[in-house]
Amino acid sequence: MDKGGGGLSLGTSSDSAGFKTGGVMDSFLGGGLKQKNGSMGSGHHFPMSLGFHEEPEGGENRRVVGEMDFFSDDRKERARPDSDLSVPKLCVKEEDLTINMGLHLLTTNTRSDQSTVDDGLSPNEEDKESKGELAAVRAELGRMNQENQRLKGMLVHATNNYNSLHMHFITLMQERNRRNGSPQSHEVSGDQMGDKRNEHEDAIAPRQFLDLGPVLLADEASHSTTEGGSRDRSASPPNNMEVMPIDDSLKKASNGKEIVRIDRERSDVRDIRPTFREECPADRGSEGWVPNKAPKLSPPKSTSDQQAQEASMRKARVSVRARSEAPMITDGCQWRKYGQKMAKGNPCPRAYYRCTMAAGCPVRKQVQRCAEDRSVLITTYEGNHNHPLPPAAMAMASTTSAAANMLLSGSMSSTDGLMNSNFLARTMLPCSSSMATISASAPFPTVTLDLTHPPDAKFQRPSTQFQVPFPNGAPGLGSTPHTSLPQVFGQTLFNQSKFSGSQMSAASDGDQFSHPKPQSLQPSSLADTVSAATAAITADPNFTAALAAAITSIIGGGGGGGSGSGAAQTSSNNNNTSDNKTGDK
DNA sequence: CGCTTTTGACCTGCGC
DNA sequence: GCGCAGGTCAAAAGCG
Repeated sequence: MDKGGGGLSLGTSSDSAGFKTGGVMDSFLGGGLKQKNGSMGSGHHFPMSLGFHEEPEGGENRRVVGEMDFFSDDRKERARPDSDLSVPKLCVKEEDLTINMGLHLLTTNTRSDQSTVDDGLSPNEEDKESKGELAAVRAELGRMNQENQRLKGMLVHATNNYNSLHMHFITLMQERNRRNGSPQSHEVSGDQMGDKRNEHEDAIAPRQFLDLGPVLLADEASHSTTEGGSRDRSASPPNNMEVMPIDDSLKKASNGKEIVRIDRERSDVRDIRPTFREECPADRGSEGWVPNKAPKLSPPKSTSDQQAQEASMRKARVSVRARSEAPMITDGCQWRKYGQKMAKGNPCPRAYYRCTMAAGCPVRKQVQRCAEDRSVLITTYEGNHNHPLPPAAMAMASTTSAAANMLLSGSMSSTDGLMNSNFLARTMLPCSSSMATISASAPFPTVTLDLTHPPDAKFQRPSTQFQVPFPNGAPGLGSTPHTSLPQVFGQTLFNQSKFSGSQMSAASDGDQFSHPKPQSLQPSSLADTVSAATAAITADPNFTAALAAAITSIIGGGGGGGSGSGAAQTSSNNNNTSDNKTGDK
């Protein structure tokens, strides 16, 4: 297995790891992630995401077949008992979809490396067959390389769009501050601007992403390494980290808050999010999870502004509504239940979970079924992870962090916050204005992603500039004209649920997808997606993480991108758990 | 035995 | 101040 990111293994005899290539969506949010302990999430595995799986060492199955597995499937878990989170693999199950895309050629490629095969063929026939297969594999490789280049180009394009928008936003903010004469709002000093420009310049590089995944504080990073817990590629040595001012209007920088940038030469990952330093004392790793109560968290010397910001950071939430019969959606993280309560107005109990992937991780989530529709699972995330995340968990964490950051920036400047929130809502899920809402009336600023509705028809022809235009007729991409990133993400979330098959159909603009049917898979759409996955994996085994980072860099790093129209989707009835008040047990 | 879940009690914020 | 509701704690129970 090529852990170092060497790309798609074509199954040479020396590579016995069984590198599978498959659905691009498979594992974005937990695909292949085996719950190590406890029952939280185990048994309900919805591998519809962009992460990577690892094939057990010495796996025999070298098939490279398209598979989009939208539903809980314990068989896959059992088949990969040793799944690790750090090694890329996209699983594609043949029997479900019978999507081939020509990649079957790769499934038997080991033959060409075997000197003797007891298949009843004569040596000459065998040789001819092997040569033919080898040629086919080479041709396929060439095509994949082309696709790789094309994807890179698209990524550059998306990044450039983001950069230009971000710069425009900063310029507008500076201009506005100059007019208002506000000394403290979003004022960017020259040095800071220089840093930001460098950031932008760096981000133009094809593989540069503003990763909104796990937060890595400098001291925490050192802890993670000294504790021998280098769980992930993100846990780079401290000397590869660079403390720099935070992006969020750089206000926090003046307050001593810092972020960590991970040297891209090492990990291609950078984090520009605000941290939860106040929430996570330096020594929390030794004492486990630290209660997230405001009174206990108030730093003695912080200013009132800081406290307000920190409170906002704690309270910012992202609520995801998705149809699922499972008790909890699998998002790639490990959770531990610490409470359950009956909420007012909802006969279904609300469960409280906290992240257990690292000691002291402040992230929590609430899971509750919708009172109106029991099939809708409402998952509310709060906080940022302070530890490396597996690629499978990166997407959700990134998105929630990005959304939270939007809200945080909104809490600092109400007008900007509204702009950012609107931007977020429309950027993340432009397919439907009703799918992402910002709750202004809730006790906590909350973004609600409603993934229970089919996308609007207009989204079949997306027009926002934040969509990555997968080219028509691209090799391996079939005819997928526009698999936008926000759409991908929305579907990713949605397809974690058992009823998610319908949503997937929106990836294609075919008329047959106008009326999605639950649990019905559309071959062409899936083929497109799988093809995209194939191309992606060919380009870079870290494609998943990179793509997730790119999405979130667009969403969160943009910081509201100048699209502050008044089309706010504020909602006081977003089914947010914080809206409900009910009797105790 | 260690870990997780369950569940009653407790704490906090908010409205009246 | 009181009651209500949300959120969390922590002991007990369950499980492998």
